[in-house]
Amino acid sequence: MPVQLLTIKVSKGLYLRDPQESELGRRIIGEGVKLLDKLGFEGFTFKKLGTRIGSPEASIYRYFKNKRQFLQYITALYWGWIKFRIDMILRFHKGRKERIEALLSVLTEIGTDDPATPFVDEKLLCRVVMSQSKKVFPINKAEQEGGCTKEYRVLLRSIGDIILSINPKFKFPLALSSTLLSAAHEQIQYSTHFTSLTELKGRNSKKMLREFLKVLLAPALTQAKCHTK
Amino acid sequence: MPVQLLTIKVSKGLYLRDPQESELGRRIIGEGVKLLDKLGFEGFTFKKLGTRIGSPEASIYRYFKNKRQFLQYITALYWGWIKFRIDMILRFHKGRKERIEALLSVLTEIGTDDPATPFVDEKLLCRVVMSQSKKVFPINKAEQEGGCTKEYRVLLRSIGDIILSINPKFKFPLALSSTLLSAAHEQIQYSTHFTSLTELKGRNSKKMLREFLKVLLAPALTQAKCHTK
DNA sequence: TACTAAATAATAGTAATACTATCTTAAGCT
DNA sequence: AGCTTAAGATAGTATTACTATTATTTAGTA
Repeated sequence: MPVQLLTIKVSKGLYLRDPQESELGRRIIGEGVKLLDKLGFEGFTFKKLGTRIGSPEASIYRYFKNKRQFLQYITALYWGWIKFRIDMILRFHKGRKERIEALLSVLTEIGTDDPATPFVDEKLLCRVVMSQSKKVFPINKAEQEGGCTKEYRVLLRSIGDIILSINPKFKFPLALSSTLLSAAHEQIQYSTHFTSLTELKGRNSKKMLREFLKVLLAPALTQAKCHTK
Repeated sequence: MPVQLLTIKVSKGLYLRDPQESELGRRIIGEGVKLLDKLGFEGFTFKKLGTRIGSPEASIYRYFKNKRQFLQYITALYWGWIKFRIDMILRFHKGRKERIEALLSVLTEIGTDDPATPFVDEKLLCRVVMSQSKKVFPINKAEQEGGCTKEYRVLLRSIGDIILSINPKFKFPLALSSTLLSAAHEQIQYSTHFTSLTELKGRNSKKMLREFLKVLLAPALTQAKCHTK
């Protein structure tokens, strides 16, 4: 029996053959992410990826029906990965304040590579998802419930539950979760590539991001003790 | 002299010939937005657009060098359009509280068509930008400063200035502006297409969105009088 | 050892895409 | 009438996004 690698479960509709189960599949993911990061979704082709990994494009088509599905897959993988990190960290942080700090840590540390998943570079994966993931949100209704929203929804619920565990009366846990998540990704992207779009840049950018996210979280945590008026 | 239509200025690098200056150009924008909404960026081609407006694709290539640039153009147009609305409404609202309410109104009403711009349907435009705009954020450094970030940056500054006019000590006006803007778009999209991802849905979704955005804004406005601890 | 099944490699082929080029016609101005 | 510019008409090309077929390798098993 071979060493069991850490795998992240992804909905069945997002692949034809599970790429995490074979060497070729893992190479497709690993190198595919690199190539997507380099070329962007438009420039990326299975042909180029095939050349890169020394396999014909037809082999890749056996794993994913097209490159759209491929991007959906790695996006789902990414959300699953973040949820995994949140679940892990929550296992060791039971106190209310502790949980908030832990959540903030995960959010500020997205986009840092983790050696636990050897076949994919999370830093690149995060970059790709940040810049490309919107391309993947289903357009037509057929794709809508079937596809890649599932792992995103599950992630939002995890974060929402943390928020509720601090303040059970807060009315918008899901909305706040997606806002936090988007804001974290957006600000990280801006801080590295579009510095004129944010104050969170330079040496202290991570610290400031954490502070900023805490500000966003604040009203949800203060149990309506504090009013603007 | 013909009637002057309302036009929104867009950076020169985002087109070859200014499409707002000719009938054909305006048709390209108007119908192009409809087609993009219908087909998504991948399915959209100048050929199909040409067929739709009864012109050869070569004519469209005289306005935009490729469809990527076209999407950049309409995204910039959209940001410019929102900034215009914000500037308009601020002209008539000078008080601090009033300004906040006005800003919230604009943010909750994005995605509503405005008859002031006859050649483009803002509702569709908003939808297209929501779902496609990330495809357009420049990947390489060459595009970065030249392109479509400009109108976005200008918009962020406008919103940031409002925030600062309420609370000059707030440290992250730009970051909060982009977060508000993204959150508004994201939640509107979820409330119509992915209702399992948000609480802001159903009959009262606009009202709730406004409330939610106000919650996000709150800490910025309370002049640090109110602490979590 | 041979037999079978599955995954992959190797190769070919096709309709559509994303352009570029050129040439003609029409519209507007002086 | 002559000039300029925008637009129409048409053609062509390399690449893309696939599909199909056949051959080869690999692994399990009778």
